[in-house]
Amino acid sequence: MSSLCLSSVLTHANLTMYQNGAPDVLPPPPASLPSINSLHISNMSYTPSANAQWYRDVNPHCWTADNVLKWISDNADSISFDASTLSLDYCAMDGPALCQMSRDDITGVFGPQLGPNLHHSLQEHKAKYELQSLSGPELNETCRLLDNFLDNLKFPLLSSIVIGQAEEVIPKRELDYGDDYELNSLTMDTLADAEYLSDNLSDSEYSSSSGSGMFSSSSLGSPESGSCESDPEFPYPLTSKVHIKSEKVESRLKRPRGRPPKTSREFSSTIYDSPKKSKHAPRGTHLWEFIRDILIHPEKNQGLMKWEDRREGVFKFLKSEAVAQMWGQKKKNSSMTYEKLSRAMRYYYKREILERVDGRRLVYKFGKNSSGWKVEELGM
DNA sequence: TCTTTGTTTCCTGTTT
DNA sequence: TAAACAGGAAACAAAG
Repeated sequence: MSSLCLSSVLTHANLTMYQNGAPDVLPPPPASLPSINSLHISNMSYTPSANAQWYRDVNPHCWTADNVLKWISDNADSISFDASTLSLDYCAMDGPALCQMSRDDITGVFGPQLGPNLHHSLQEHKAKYELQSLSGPELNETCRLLDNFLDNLKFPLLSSIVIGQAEEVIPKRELDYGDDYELNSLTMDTLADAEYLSDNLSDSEYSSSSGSGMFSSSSLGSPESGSCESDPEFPYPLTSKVHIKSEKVESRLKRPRGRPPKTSREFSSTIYDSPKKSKHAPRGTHLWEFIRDILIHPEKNQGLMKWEDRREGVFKFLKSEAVAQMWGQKKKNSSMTYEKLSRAMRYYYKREILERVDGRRLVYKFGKNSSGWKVEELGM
């Protein structure tokens, strides 16, 4: 069977699931499973929404063989692994069987290249469901926010973010975010992964990968950059920079100053894309608060930002584009960049929420009209 | 419904 | 030379 056939089978399964709501267990796979030689699936037939990894919404223990197959193919795709070397026999297992396998088992079956990747991914899915069974809706919302953020990045390693793993669920601080984000239970090693990745990707690799979400396995490196300097920021696929760049090349037409008005199409798509958007955004969703909250959870921000002078409120962006992407994710704006974020930051100077720090790149200081970051305030 | 506020987007120019 | 900074201008959307 061709890869297109397998792809269409999976697409059909996706559509069925989305039309009927997401059942915990999908119908059993068709009697004649495709040859694993065709496992290298093209994602071309998926629309972005249909391409969503729906098995993420199902506990791995409940995965069917079909689910497992799709999961394997997605992971293989994500690292450009040639699945033709695999035997279908190994992929015809269901979730419970898969969950029984150790890391060594998986590596033994799927090889040193794909195996660890699969094991890592499986652990995430398992952890996610274990976590969800232990925590309340707030954390689930955080999981979704981060999941969405990472999904949108389309970096394979980013999907390995570990939420709440090995972390106690810290009681909410006195800070009243009234919001849908909370950094308490997040670890972000993977953001560092992405940064590391970007350092190893040329522009062409980047642009080609942004479409398919594929990377050569050689690009997957250790996240231990160790560097605390921000330096080469990684270009996120969804960031509009690439688009802007090509636009500049294509046409040198001068645009009018200011923000372009939304077209009717943009307007309607905004409405339909975010049906849950509440009319009244909760308080505590300001950019400076978002930044502050990253900073006051140093054990969680994993190198996104750091304090330069904790007492004085001086801080530095280490992974500026990553922070901007997180901010964009929070505001449901996939085209957020550090450039835009920093413009908003500069508006805080006038209001004395931030103070200028001259001569130092990516360094800002909280001003007298900011709050909630001081050691005394936090009772540290 | 109007106004205000807090961004967001895009731009040009400057500094590092 | 590129990245970051600075700030004007205009648009947008939530909140009051």
